[in-house]
Amino acid sequence: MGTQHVRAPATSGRALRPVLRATPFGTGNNKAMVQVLTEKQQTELGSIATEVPFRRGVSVYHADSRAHSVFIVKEGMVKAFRDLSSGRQRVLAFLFPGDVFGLAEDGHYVNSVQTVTPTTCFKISIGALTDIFLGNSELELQFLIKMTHELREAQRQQIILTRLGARARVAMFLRMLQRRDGNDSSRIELAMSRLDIARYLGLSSEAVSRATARLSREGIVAFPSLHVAHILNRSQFDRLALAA
Amino acid sequence: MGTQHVRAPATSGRALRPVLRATPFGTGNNKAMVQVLTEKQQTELGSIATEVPFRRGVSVYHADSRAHSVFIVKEGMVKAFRDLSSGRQRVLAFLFPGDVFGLAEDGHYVNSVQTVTPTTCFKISIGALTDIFLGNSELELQFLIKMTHELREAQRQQIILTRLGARARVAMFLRMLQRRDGNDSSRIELAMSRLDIARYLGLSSEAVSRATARLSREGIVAFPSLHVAHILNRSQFDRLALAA
DNA sequence: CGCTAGATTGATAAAGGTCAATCATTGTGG
DNA sequence: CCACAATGATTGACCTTTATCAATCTAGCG
Repeated sequence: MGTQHVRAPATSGRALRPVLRATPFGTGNNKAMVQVLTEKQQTELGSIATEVPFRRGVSVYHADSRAHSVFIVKEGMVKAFRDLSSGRQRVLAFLFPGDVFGLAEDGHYVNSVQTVTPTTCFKISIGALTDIFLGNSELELQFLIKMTHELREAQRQQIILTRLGARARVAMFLRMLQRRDGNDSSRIELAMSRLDIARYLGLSSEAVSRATARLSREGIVAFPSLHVAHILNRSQFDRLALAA
Repeated sequence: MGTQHVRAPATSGRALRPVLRATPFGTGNNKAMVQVLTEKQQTELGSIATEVPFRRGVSVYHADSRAHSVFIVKEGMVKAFRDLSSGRQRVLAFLFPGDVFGLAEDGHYVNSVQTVTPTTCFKISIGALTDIFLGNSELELQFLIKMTHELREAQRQQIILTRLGARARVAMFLRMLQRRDGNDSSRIELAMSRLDIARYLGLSSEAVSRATARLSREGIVAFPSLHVAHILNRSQFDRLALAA
C-alpha cells in the first residue's frame, strides 16, 4: 500500500488547480491535446480535490477493489494494467499529467494502477464529483470529452497491437511519448522499464530489446541510456511510426 | 452513400425512445449492461433525434469527414473501423442496439462506420445534443457512463489482442456475442463475415477458419451454418473464453 | 563495491501470416 | 426456379516472426 493520503485540502493555502488535457469535440485544435478546463472549472474541481503524492513503483489502487475516488495526474506518470490469470501482466495505458483514471464500473475499479515515477495526483471523491456534475454540466462535458479521448487512444492502441511488427510498434510508442511531451525535440524520455513497454506493446521484453537494438543498428534511433531515446533519422522514423 | 435520411421526427406520430445500454459507475448491477436512461431522458433525447434506416453493408460515415451527428443503434448492427495505409482494415468495434457512435474529435469522425445487418439508428445533431447537456446534466452523465463503458470494452479488446491464441480469441469473441444477446442460450448468431471477425480479432481470415474448424473438431463449438454457432461443451468453452 | 533485478543476446520452436487452390454461398439474370 | 458468376470461406504448404528458454551482461542500489 503505497497510498499515503497526505492531505492538501483546498482550504490550506493556495487552491488546487487541476488540469485536464484532451482533444475537444469541435473544430479548431488540429487534433492536439489541450487543457479543456476554464479557470472557473479548475477552481470548482480544485475545491473538492486533495493532492496526493506517491513514491515511484507503488500501487494507487487494485483492480476489483471498491472505488471511492477518481484521480487526475498532476505530475509524474502511472500505468493502468491488469494481471491476467496466466500470471502475466497487460499494461493498458500510461497516464500523464492531465489524464484521468479511476472511473468505475459497478462500484469497483476495472484496472490496477501503479506509479512508474514519483507522482502527484488530484484525488476526488466520486460522490462529490457526480454531485458537482449535477450543477455544472459544462465541467461534466469536459470529462465526457476526456473519456472519449481516452477511448480513441485505446482504439489507436488496438491498431498498433495487430498487424504491426515489433520494430514499428516500438517506433510508434516512441512517437506517442514524443507527442505527449508536446515538444518536437528529438530527445525522448523513457521513464518506464523495458518490461512495461513490452507489456504495453503486447511483446516479450526480449522482442523490445531486439527492436531497440535494430533501430539503433539501423541508425534510426539512438539510446544513449536506458531511459533516453534520440531520433537520428526522422524520415525513416516517421515512415515506421506513421505506418498505421 | 447508403444514407437515406428517411425522417421520422418526434412530432410525427409516436415519440422516439432511444435506449442507451451501459454498466453504471455505482454498485448494484453485477457488471451487467442495463438501460441507463429514464423515461424522461428518453423522451428528451427522442425529441431531438430522427430515426434513420440503413440497408446492410452501407456506409454511415467515413473517418475524417466532418462530424455533424451522433448515432445510437436502435436495431441491427454496425462496425466501426479504420482503413490502414497498408490497404488493410482494422475493425475496432461492433456496435449493437443501445450503443453510441459518432462522438468526434476536432470536428471530425475518428473511425468509419458501416452497417453489417439492416440497421436503424437514432440520429442526433451534435449541437443539439450538447445544448441539451447544458440543461440536463443527468442525461449527460449517462453519456459519460456510456463512453467509460466503451473505453472498458476497448481495453478488454486490447487484452484479447495480445498473448492469446487464435482459438481463445474466437472463443472470447463468441462469448462476447453471447453476452450481448443477453440470453444464455448456447446458440449464437454471427451476423458478420469471417473476414470482419478476423479484422476485429487481429487475425487473418485463414486463422479464424482454422480456429473455428479446430473448435468444431474438438467438439467444443458446432457451426451448423456460417452464421450460427452452438456451444456444445460449456466447461471447455468457458475455460478458453475466460482465460483473460 | 558487490548484489540483484532488469536488459540484452543467442538458439530453438511454435504460431500465425502469406500464397495458392478448392469449395461453398449468395445474389443475379435468364 | 434454376444456372451461373462472384464473393467469401476453407484447406494445405511454406515461411516469417516472435515467444521461449538459457546464458550473460549491466545498471542501480544498498
